[in-house]
Amino acid sequence: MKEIEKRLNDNGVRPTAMRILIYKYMAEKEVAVALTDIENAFAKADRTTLYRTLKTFEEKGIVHQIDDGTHISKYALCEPGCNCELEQDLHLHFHCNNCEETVCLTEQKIPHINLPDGYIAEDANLIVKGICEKCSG
Amino acid sequence: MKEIEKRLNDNGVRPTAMRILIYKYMAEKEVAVALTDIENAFAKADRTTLYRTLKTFEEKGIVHQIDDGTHISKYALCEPGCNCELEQDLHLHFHCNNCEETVCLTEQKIPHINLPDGYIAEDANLIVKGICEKCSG
DNA sequence: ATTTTTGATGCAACGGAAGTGCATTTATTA
DNA sequence: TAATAAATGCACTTCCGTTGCATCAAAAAT
Repeated sequence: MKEIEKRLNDNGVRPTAMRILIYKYMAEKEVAVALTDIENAFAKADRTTLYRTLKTFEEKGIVHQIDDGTHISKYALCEPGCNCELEQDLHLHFHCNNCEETVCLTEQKIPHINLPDGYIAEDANLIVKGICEKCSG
Repeated sequence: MKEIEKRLNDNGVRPTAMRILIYKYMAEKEVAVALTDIENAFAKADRTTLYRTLKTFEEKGIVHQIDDGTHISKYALCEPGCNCELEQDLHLHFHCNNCEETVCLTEQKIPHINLPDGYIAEDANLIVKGICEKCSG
């Protein structure tokens, strides 16, 4: 509990009750979550608050946004020391076509790609779709 | 003109006037287009028709859908002989952070990725963001 | 300790994009 | 030409993301 408060403080985010709850929720889920998921989990809270919490977390490097091809933004906690902006830190995301869940595969980095002349890469996003470990087993 | 009709026929799509126009439009654009783009280009036509045309084209393998991280579906014509479903045919897409345009880099294939045990890949989507050839030159 | 200021939360509403049901028109083929 | 199937158009719905403004709680300054 205190670690969460510390993590938020360290990243310049005031550790309010709601924020701690959301952080905790995401830490327990282990899969990327959409705003809707959080909404369902905290039905009493206002959508805007949850929305802005995610945005704040994202800005402050606590979570990173994931675009898994569903056209719904997902978010996952950054690993300690994760620098989502840096190219060498870009890991891939896996979206299960069966359970529809998306996970970070933090060990699998996006390989370097040679682009044609004139193209300058700043960011990359690789999402692999298929059957996840839980569903294939 | 006749080639377009043939292409549509070969893929089991009746070559109506509207469909030929849309195909032509996409062929000329050279960048991936959103439904909105087509809407603006053919203001007289109904959105639903355009929407369903894209869906039909996609089903019949005439275009492939691209998810460039903007949360807006883009579409691009398949190269002749493109098999979007097949893993070895997956090329990457480049999204320019400056002009906001998305292009197919059909020569750059998505490299094979080793996934952790239990994960089965069926599809992949790599989108690289940065500055495109036109904007960097 | 009280005021001032800043930041967090809640409410209401908007906008864009995707999608659907049904009626109507156009094209195919019987 | 009549019957059938496919394409188009209209109206509407839903879902998600987003913003403006009021209110409430917390931190800083006096």
